[in-house]
Amino acid sequence: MVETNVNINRNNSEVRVRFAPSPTGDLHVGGVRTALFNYLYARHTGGKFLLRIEDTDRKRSTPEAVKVILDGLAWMGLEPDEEPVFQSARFDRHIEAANKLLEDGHAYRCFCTQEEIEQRRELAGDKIYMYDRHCLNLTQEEIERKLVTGQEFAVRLRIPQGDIVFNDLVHGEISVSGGEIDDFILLRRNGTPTYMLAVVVDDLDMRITHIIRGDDHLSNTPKQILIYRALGKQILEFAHVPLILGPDRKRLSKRHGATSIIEYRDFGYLQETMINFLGLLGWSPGDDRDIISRQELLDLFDIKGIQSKSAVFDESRARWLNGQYLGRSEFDDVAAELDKFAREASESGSLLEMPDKQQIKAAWNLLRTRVHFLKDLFDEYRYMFRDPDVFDPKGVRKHFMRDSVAERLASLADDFASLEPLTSDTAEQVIRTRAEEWKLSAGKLIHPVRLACSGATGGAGLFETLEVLGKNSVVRRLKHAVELIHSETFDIS
RNA sequence: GGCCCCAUCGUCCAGUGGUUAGGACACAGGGUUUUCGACCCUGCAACAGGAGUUCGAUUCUCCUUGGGGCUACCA
Repeated sequence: MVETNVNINRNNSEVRVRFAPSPTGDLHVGGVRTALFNYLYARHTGGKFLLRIEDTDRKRSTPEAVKVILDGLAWMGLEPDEEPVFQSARFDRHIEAANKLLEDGHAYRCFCTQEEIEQRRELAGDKIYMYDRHCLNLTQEEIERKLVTGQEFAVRLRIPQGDIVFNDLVHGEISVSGGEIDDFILLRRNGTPTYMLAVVVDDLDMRITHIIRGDDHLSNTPKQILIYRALGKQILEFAHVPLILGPDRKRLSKRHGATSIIEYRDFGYLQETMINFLGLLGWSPGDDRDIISRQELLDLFDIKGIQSKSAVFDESRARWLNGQYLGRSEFDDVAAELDKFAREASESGSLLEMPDKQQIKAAWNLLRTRVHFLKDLFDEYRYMFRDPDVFDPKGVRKHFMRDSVAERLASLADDFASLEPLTSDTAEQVIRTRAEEWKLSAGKLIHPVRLACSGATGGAGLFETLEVLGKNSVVRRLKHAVELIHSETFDIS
């Protein structure tokens, strides 16, 4: 028999969902996607998106990690609709629930020490060890005696007979036979609640309606259902989202490189990119679109569209997507961020000096469709802001190591110097006129000039590039290239 | 090991009881006679395997294989 989910019976109830990370490290992209799905579902249905910090493990939880979560969500624009709930502040409620279960006979005190359990587990050898209910069989007198002598105890749930069947919104009907679950711990010997108890009590208290969370909790769900039952409550709706995998199909983790959302931000990913990318990783509106806005996501999101298989995080696809958004970004949209990367580049010495805003804007407008990350403008295209210090060896061989190249570049330098002003048009005129005069194809001049001015063999249109570089830079770079060619100092190995 | 989940191009995402199985990333080739990691075009490339149901299965069922998850007094 499939358990009745609470929402079926509840009318005019607003949707309440929560993202419930534990503050033990980074906020990684898998978590962010879970948060995003929760957020989208809440927004789509006009419900509430809540945040709960699962810090019942006092040893592993840190305030720094809490801040990381808050910062990450804020950057993604996924702020909760109500104040975050800290699980550690709700211990009294958890203990209250445990006591109620004790009173009702759904739970019992276990005086076994961890060492004893460990011994029995080793004794079991290959066989799976499940708690042997040693303490369930204690007589009332034995229990009293232990309590009087102040023996510490944990509280275990008394698992009832019977299979557990429930409906998952993404996986469908899930069933587990009752014998698979042992009497797990609700309250530790030190009196703190375990995750299993706390999650149920808090979801109930927070009036959560839908639990949208990672697939890794699927196997725990039957245990939680047992707690709901013991508490006399109806279960909630469950939607277990498959995990995000690394390229090796293992659960995404640090060894796959960047996993923290903050790392992606600092690397230069746009918020829109991450929303789009994560929104379409494991979910789709049913068509084959690749680009989707936050608003469209809000309008279209539903749990039905969640994929039941796990997805690999494809870095190159994310990179491409970021390039798509960058290509569509106006300077003003990214000016502040560009400024930040420019500052970093100049402080690290790779830019020599901080470029002014007009320079950055001109370079941006010229190159925005070609960059994948904002910082590309200051490393791959740093020649826009400083004279090139390295020259592409293949380009040198092809465009510099030829007869008369130096002489021609020298003449062109003079031509450009006399230009007033040097614009894309006037520069082109000079090149084409000279090409004709020297009986050369324009390319024979264009390539060496590009190499001299940028050190590279590719890039935006040359004439536009020259205009943005400005007359002084162009002339200086050409002359410098002439010297280099004459001195044959190129390293073309 | 036990239990649970999953299975369409290398990757992401569509799709239908009958389709030339579609789009995108990546990759390869060509074009743009100003280049290029930018743009345009083309190509490459998948229904894991085996039974069953059916007139017909990629689609429904089962098994196998493979992958993932859980199996704590972690969450």
